[in-house]
Amino acid sequence: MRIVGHLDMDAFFAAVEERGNPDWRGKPIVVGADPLEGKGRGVVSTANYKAREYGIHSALPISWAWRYSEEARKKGLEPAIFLSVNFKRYSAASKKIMEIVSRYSGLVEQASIDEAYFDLSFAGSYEAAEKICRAIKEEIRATGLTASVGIGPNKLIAKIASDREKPDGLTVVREDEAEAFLEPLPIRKIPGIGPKAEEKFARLRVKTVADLRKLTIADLERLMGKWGADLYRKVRALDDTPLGELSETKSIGEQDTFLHDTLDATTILEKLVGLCRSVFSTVAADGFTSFRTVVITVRFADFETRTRSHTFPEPVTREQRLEFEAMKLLMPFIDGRENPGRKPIRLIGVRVEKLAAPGV
DNA sequence: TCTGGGGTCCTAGGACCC
DNA sequence: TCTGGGGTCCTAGGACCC
Repeated sequence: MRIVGHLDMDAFFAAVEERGNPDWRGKPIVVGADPLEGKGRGVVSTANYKAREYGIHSALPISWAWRYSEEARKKGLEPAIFLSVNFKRYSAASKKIMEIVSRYSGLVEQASIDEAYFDLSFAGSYEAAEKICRAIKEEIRATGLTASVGIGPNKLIAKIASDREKPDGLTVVREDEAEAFLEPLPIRKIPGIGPKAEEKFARLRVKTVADLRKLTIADLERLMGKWGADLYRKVRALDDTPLGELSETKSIGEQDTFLHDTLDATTILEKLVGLCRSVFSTVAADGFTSFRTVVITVRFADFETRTRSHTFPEPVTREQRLEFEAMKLLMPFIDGRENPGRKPIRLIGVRVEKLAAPGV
């Protein structure tokens, strides 16, 4: 019998910060872009549960979060503490969590900085698997953080189950309960169904997993392409995706939003060079020696986003070539050839692909 | 009120080759 | 006048995830 666990840290970035500073205990904490007194341009990365009471949540524009916090303050409530993202700190915390999980299961697949799937088949029963997960949760709690865990017959069910009773939840869904567990859920709960697919299905009056189950494989393939057959199985709680190691890096890139939208060539090219240098050093730091494809991204003030790419016939090993090519690809968006309306630019990005490492 | 930054995967058309 | 079929690579855009 196959049993899979999925662990998902609760409000991870905010929780790590809260743990590190006793003065912040129980206060609303927002990790994300600099709010700049309400003028900041980024979004919220993570809000702790106290901040969520103010309506602040992940992906919310940071300027809105600032406003919500101000409104709360005017009502006599505690204003939110705004913190910038400290990836190193979270990576270190993440590593410790993964070490804990690895002591209980021989097969752990880290799915992101704060999530992991782990095999529990060896436990032999859901009761035994549940005991193991309680022990994992206790050990994590001892580090000052909490996690929510889902247990199911496969990765799909385990993942949806872990989301069920957040925070600090533990949800067990046995194989014979899995279909009934899924049926009432909104289709958006299925990983891979995002806002666009949700809207497309809503137009067909398909809102819940039970609704989705009425569609044939042919329907789903027509609507979703290659992914349709997969989805047909998912809504029936079927998923035989194996647990595995993370796949190797395929691309490395950086992008940055300007404080103010601009068409000033100097400003843009300076930023571009900085991005190229940073990307190039990450390529080396990650153990790659060359790349063949350069992709630049331009986002205009109206949010229209364009990309241009070039693939070299030979591997590129010098930073100068990256800078030169990136400039060549970007120039038409500045000088008007690819931007006839002369729209100001909001963001630029640089990415490299077709990476090669020695011996690969 | 206004939308980050790091990625992966898929699609579709055109070029090119056999 | 009619003009295959399959595979692979490149390019651009888009959906999605955390």
